[in-house]
Amino acid sequence: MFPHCAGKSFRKYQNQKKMSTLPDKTVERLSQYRRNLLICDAKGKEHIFSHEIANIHHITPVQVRRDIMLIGYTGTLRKGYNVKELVALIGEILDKPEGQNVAIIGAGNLGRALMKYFKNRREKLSVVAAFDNNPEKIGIIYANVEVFPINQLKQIIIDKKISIAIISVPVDEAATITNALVDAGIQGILNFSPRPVNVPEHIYLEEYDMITSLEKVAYFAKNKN
Amino acid sequence: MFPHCAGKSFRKYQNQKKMSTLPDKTVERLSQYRRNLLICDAKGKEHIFSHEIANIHHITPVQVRRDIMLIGYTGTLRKGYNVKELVALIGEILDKPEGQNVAIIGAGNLGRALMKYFKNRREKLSVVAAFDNNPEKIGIIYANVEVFPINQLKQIIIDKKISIAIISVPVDEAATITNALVDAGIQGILNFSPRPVNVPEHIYLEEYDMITSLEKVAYFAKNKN
DNA sequence: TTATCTTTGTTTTTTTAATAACAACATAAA
DNA sequence: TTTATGTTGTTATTAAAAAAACAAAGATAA
Repeated sequence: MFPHCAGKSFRKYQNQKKMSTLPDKTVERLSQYRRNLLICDAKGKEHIFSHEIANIHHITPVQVRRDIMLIGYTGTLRKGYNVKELVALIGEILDKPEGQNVAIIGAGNLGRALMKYFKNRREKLSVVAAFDNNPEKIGIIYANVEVFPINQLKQIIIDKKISIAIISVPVDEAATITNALVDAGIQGILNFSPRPVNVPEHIYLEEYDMITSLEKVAYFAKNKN
Repeated sequence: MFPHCAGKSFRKYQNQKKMSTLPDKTVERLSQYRRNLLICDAKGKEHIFSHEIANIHHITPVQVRRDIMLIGYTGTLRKGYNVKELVALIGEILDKPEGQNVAIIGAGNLGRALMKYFKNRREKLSVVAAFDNNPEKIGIIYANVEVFPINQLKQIIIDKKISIAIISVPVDEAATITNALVDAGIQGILNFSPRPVNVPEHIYLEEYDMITSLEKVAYFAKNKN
């Protein structure tokens, strides 16, 4: 085509591999790399070495280079990686071009913390609704997010094209809420309630249990030295 | 020059060597088993099979049996595991006999959610103080936990024999707080702020980043087929 | 020029975690 | 009694993740 123009950026995309095979842990790290790369970028840093990224995240430079290799990006010898380019490529991998909408179920302390947390965080990932069964909370707007009653769950999920839900309800309600979310056609669930929930095979489920994390810290802290 | 970004020099990569023979993931699962075993016990169930535990946690019975083997417990053929005995043994493994005290740093929405979450949850793991730098919050008691000013951090950690801290402060304060915690002689830290913090080798650090979890769900939800 | 140093990109090896396989054995049924 | 069934405990195998090893190449200095 334009062989004389086929420089580095051309090669970059030749190396690109199928992204559907990206390992779990690599996806997690890419998300974290991006967040800190954006801070570096905001401070005017143009290039970054693998060992700098590694230091921020307490991992080895090899791990960083391997992750970056997996998404097919190529840095410059002696200069490292171009921060803006790397951020853009991670975005191509992680984000859906048309964006994804998120609902938070349960507007208690955890739910409100999540709303504040995610406010304006990602352009392609927006919290567009919250749900609660406490009548006093209905209609209130936290961090730009309106709280709706749970009986409108399905309708609003469909209307607002919500594909991802975060469960932050008391543990006894988690199972019922999950069924409602499945029924409403949700595609991914992040469950913060401490009891595991059941979803059909086609829905992606991620569970995180704070109590377990604390007990794990307690165990390893007591067994150190 | 770029104070946030990592320096150029290589630093020693801390090789988190485990002092215990129990695998990381097994510790996590034991914590979860116990929680659900306690519910079973409360319902009067005396024995439980590995496949029942497995169903609750969406894992295989083999995994359950293997974990239980690792802590040296033995069930009964045809009857399964004695619930009370298993709970007691997991307690011996995970808990410190004299108990461990916990502080929550940051009494915002997340901090308050954590206080409610952990209230009366474990006999051997008690949240005994919270800290915040907002004068209006000082002295307030959430979920039985008093909020102290951050400048009393070290004194109260020592006085109340606190060995574990949960960081739930805004991201920019996390590094300072971490240094204060290290200085106060903390043994384990659970960091919920989205930026990794640095601690010396002898302190156990666990980090959890909600934004990463959400982006991971978004990635795998969009790539599911 | 040549040698040296630094950093990337990729392959190989090691470690950790999960799954599969199966012997042993208690109980129930034939 | 003998056979079938279901469950545990353990070993063997596979898969996933991390770390190590090292070639290649650009920059710098002698």
